Amino acid sequence: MFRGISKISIDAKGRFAVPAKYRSELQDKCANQLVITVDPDQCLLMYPKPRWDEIENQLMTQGNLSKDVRRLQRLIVGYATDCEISSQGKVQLSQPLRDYAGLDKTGMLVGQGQRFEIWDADTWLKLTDDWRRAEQAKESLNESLVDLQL
Amino acid sequence: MFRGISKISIDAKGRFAVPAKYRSELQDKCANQLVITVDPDQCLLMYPKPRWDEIENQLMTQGNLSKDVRRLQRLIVGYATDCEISSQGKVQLSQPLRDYAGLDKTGMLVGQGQRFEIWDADTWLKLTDDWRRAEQAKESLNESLVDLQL
DNA sequence: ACACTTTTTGCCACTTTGATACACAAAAAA
DNA sequence: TTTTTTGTGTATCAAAGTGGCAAAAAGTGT
Repeated sequence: MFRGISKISIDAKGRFAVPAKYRSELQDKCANQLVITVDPDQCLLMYPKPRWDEIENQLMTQGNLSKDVRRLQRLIVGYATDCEISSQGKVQLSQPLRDYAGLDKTGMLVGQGQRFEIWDADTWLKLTDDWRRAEQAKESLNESLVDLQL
Repeated sequence: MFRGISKISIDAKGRFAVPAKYRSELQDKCANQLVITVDPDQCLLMYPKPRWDEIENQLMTQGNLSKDVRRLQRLIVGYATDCEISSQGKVQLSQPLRDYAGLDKTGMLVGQGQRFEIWDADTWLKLTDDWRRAEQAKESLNESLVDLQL
């Protein structure tokens, strides 16, 4: 399970270093084989290859009659790019992926269980600030969450 | 169960010493393995690892179609960082965590049952002062609390 | 009040990690 | 082919994290 947030800096050619603490787990899980794609929320998703295969399978066996499904398939599968963690621990993000997520010099790599999310740093800070405000302002939580005991 | 409040000082590298009185309990509960994450209220939450695992499990099995759920997952799991109490009894707080809670030189470590909260000292003092004022001003408590016998 | 123990804190040196710059290779465009 | 763009590997330097020690402070008991 991946968790935790790290600031990453993206070099002129679009590479970033995978934080050291995740490298051994990634080595084990997928022999450094990743798939990176886009999320409807302006960020990128980074999966270990085996986990991606499950996702892709789920998506492509949905039938494609619904507009929503076709749209998701086009986005998610369309942008999905195979990547490998280099011997120096770096990952290359293609130009289209960087463009989609508005990634420039600095990003945030956010562990989310079975996958990572990659956000532009500014976008992330603005969003989390909004979320925090929203959570604080709320008198009552969404019903599905009221039983949660943090 | 953790209780009590302690002033902690955070060194230049972001470390603080766990107060001695908690060390044996933490040793027993989690072999010094902690997970620290953020709370929507500008503070950090520090869990013994086994307790964290329960929380994470609850959160990540919620499905991620609802915006509220995704938001919480991103915040709570996204910031969650594994930490270990060093042989000298110190804990390292990563830069993103310190940034989120506005932690600088001194903080407050507040026992809250199954977890600790970590506040920036100034923020804490200001907040508790506000709360005190608010409680005093109030004629009656929220209905859900009337049965409580302090 | 004194001596002694425990805890806290600040400091230093060392190691690991990450950023930058540069040279080179491959592929695409001209 | 030549030129340009895009990606890759490597070396060097800076920053961040780690561990350990020791002085200072706080706490304890006599």
